[in-house]
Amino acid sequence: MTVTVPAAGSRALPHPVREDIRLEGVLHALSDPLRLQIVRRLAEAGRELSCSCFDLPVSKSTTTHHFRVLREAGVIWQVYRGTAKMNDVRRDDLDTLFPGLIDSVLDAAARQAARTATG
Amino acid sequence: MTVTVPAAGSRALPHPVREDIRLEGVLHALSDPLRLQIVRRLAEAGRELSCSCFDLPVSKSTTTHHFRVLREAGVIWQVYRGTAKMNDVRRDDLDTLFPGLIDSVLDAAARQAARTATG
DNA sequence: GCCGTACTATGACGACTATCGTACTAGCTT
DNA sequence: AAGCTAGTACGATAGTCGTCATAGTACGGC
Repeated sequence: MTVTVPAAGSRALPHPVREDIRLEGVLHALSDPLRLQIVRRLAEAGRELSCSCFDLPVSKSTTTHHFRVLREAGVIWQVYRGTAKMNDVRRDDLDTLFPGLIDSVLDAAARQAARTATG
Repeated sequence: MTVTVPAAGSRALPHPVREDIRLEGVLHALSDPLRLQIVRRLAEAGRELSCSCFDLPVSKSTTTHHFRVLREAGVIWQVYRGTAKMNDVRRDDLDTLFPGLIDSVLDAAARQAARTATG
């Protein structure tokens, strides 16, 4: 798979280029409750968030794992800023490839959360 | 999990009731290439199709397995008609729970297929 | 009743997944 | 330089998943 080339000396991370993002991979990445929750919070924030500001009920290494799955599926973009690793939803790429998909999933997740809370 | 009760003497199959359909389960069910293909053909047909009219590149038991995953996730409805087992997308339930989701996924799948074919 | 068609159930197998703990690295702060 | 913070790499483990083959069940037609 083609990936972006890390600049020499930096700590850039490998991401799939837009054309290599697969629908099946995106759906699989979003089918895990924890990862769906991560993407929801990221989308809600509308800006970069560090891994550490998510208080997930799993260990640090498991957290790292889930963020990597999301990055490798093309759902999020990750970049180092000092010791922190910032995360952002790949809105432009995803909306170009699959118009409306992310919005539908986020809306569905919000509805389900509301349903669970009130029901 | 609550399921529909098979009528006595029939061969009705257990389906989750609408309220028990989980977004994560739906996304997971759709994240397999074969299952996504099944749902696409079913949606395209717009009517019930038997399992046997899908010519999937896997064995019969694997085919059965994939249809069951789709049914248990709440994506399709299955009913026996004689020896045939008919399948249909659970449009009403899915569109009520997650408006626009299935359409977005189907549209995304169609775009990806077109991209792959021409690219 | 017997046969064919359509699908299931069971058990197996290899691959992948989610999880963890421990040990480690990179960068900031003092 | 020393220490703290954020995150990684590695190995282990238990569980799930996709696949198959074999043997079996349910229904319709002859």
